[in-house]
Amino acid sequence: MEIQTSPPNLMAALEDRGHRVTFSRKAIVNLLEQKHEGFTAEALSEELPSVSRATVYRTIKALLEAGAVCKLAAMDGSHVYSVSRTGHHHHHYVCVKCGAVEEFRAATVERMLRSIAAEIPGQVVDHRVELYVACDPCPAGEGA
Amino acid sequence: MEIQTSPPNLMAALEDRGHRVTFSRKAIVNLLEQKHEGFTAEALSEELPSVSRATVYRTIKALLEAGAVCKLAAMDGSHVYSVSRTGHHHHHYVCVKCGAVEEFRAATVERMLRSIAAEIPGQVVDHRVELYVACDPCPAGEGA
DNA sequence: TTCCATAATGATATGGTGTATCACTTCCTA
DNA sequence: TAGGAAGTGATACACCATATCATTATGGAA
Repeated sequence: MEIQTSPPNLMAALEDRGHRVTFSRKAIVNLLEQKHEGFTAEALSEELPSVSRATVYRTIKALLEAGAVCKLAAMDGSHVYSVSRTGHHHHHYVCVKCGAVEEFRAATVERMLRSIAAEIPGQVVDHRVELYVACDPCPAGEGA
Repeated sequence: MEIQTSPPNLMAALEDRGHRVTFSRKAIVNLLEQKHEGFTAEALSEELPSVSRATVYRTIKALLEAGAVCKLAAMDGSHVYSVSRTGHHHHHYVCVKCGAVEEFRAATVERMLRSIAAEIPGQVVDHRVELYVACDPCPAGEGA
């Protein structure tokens, strides 16, 4: 398993897709590049009162389409976004206490998928693997 | 990998948790026991015009808490429910064409989880593994 | 079998998350 | 630096799910 944490360049990802550089996008992107936890659109919007809610949602969507952020499912099924730190295929583990999101690539995951794909009828077209952890050390404290 | 398809008894699952047997619940449960595809709460509600939407949602929630149905994520992140056919821990694969949901238990999945758990800091408390497939033969037709 | 406390229901209001609309503003290119 | 396209903000809207609350049905007890 390898963990990469290269600094993301979200604005570049947007520009590559033909999006313009604007004040609102810079504000969003600057905030996100410092974020190591998962975030919700609403929370992000609250952190940026100078940017309208609609623009926050639009920008997250654009970042998703650019592959610069990932949309993952929290343990309760709600959506959490996370800045992608590798350009490669990966999975996530989310701390259920502090919300930290880490990416990982694990050969065993891909091996498992191949092994299952061979056993079920039809073709596997996509998959979702998410782990929920209590990270250690956890900024939210050590209480269970 | 093993696939089990024992006939579920949803009403019993509700009664076991202290819920009463009512006309509405019987209608919902009868419909669900015949369903092999995933379903959304809205769709179920439309299929049962005699039962109020609120009751459909409440009953699905009760079935979830009883472990008789599972809530899974569709490929686009939206929620799909599925009647659980085994009482045991399992994962799902969903046909992206026809919506059929199958459960599977795969030793390789659990092996993978153990292997990853050993490599990441902290404790794995839960996980989610979902496969999206084009099932074969697929009632929705063979076109990709 | 009837009674009755309580669970369940239906109708509707409300909340949360995300998108559509549209007049106005900003960006970038020529 | 001018003009057209892209972006923005405010707000309305859509969708999914839960909360509320007066009314009704259920199932155990008398």
